[in-house]
Amino acid sequence: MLAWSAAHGRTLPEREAREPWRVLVIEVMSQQTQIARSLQAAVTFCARFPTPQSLAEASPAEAVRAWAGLGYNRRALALRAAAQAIVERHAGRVPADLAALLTLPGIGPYTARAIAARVHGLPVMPVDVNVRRVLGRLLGDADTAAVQALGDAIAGSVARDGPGQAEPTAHPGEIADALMDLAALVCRPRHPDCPACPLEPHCARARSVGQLVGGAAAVAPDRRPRPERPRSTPATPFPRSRRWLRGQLLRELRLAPPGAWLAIEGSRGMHGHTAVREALSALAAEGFVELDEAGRARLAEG
DNA sequence: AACACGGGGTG
DNA sequence: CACCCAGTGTT
Repeated sequence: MLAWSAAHGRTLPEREAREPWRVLVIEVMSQQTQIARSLQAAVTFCARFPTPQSLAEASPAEAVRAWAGLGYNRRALALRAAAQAIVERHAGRVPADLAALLTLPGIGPYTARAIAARVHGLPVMPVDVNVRRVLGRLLGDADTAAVQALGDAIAGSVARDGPGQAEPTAHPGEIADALMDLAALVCRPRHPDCPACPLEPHCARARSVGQLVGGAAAVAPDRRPRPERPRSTPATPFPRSRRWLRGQLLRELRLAPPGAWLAIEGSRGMHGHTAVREALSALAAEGFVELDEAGRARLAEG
């Protein structure tokens, strides 16, 4: 894998980040956003909030404004809460062990391991859908726990012993990057290029397909991703979804001068006055906005 | 296990 | 306009 990675792997700018807080911010952003955009956003965000403490001291409004254009705005609040936890429980420094990382708001199994491996060199594997696909195929049929266990075992093994006899050990982050590159370039969702894969001799899927067609030269594409979508109840058109309404309201509130109360009246898209009030109440309950006695709204300053 | 959560990009 | 993307938290 490492030899393949050296020859065919990608060089992505986000992999050069080493500073723990920056890595954390990039990883949280890239949970939901194309890497090019999240990288650009991380530059702006980290200039505004260069340390956990600086974000911990900021208002929800400031965090949400800095999150503009990224979507999944709850992550801005979670990241702020994580920064506060880092300040309170870890003296303002990103914790170095997996269990501590997993307690942070918005940090789940993937992100905790991404930080632990990339920043601290811990022998764990961040398993996203791409790594999940590679290791899942390798094992044949495996549940999430088995895939995670294999991933962590691989990271541990290579970090401890090196990829082979008399070879230097590798950083766990390199193994993760190598698997992600393999997932993107070779072990693709629909048309995996098994003959080009360094893991092919060990792979359960390649073996079963090879048996099926009688050779490794002809590898059939996966028929997998069933697009099966209920035709009878089509997904709600975007402009009328609740997601859209929430995004629209947050967009308006972000645009208002900081601290100013905004009277939000009338309807938005397909949503009547009542739906708008309900959405504002929900946003208030979740900590995005505050409402005054007159029902006016602003991003939460507290 | 199912659902909610948001943007931008593509065809 | 329909559809795609994909980790975390809640129910």
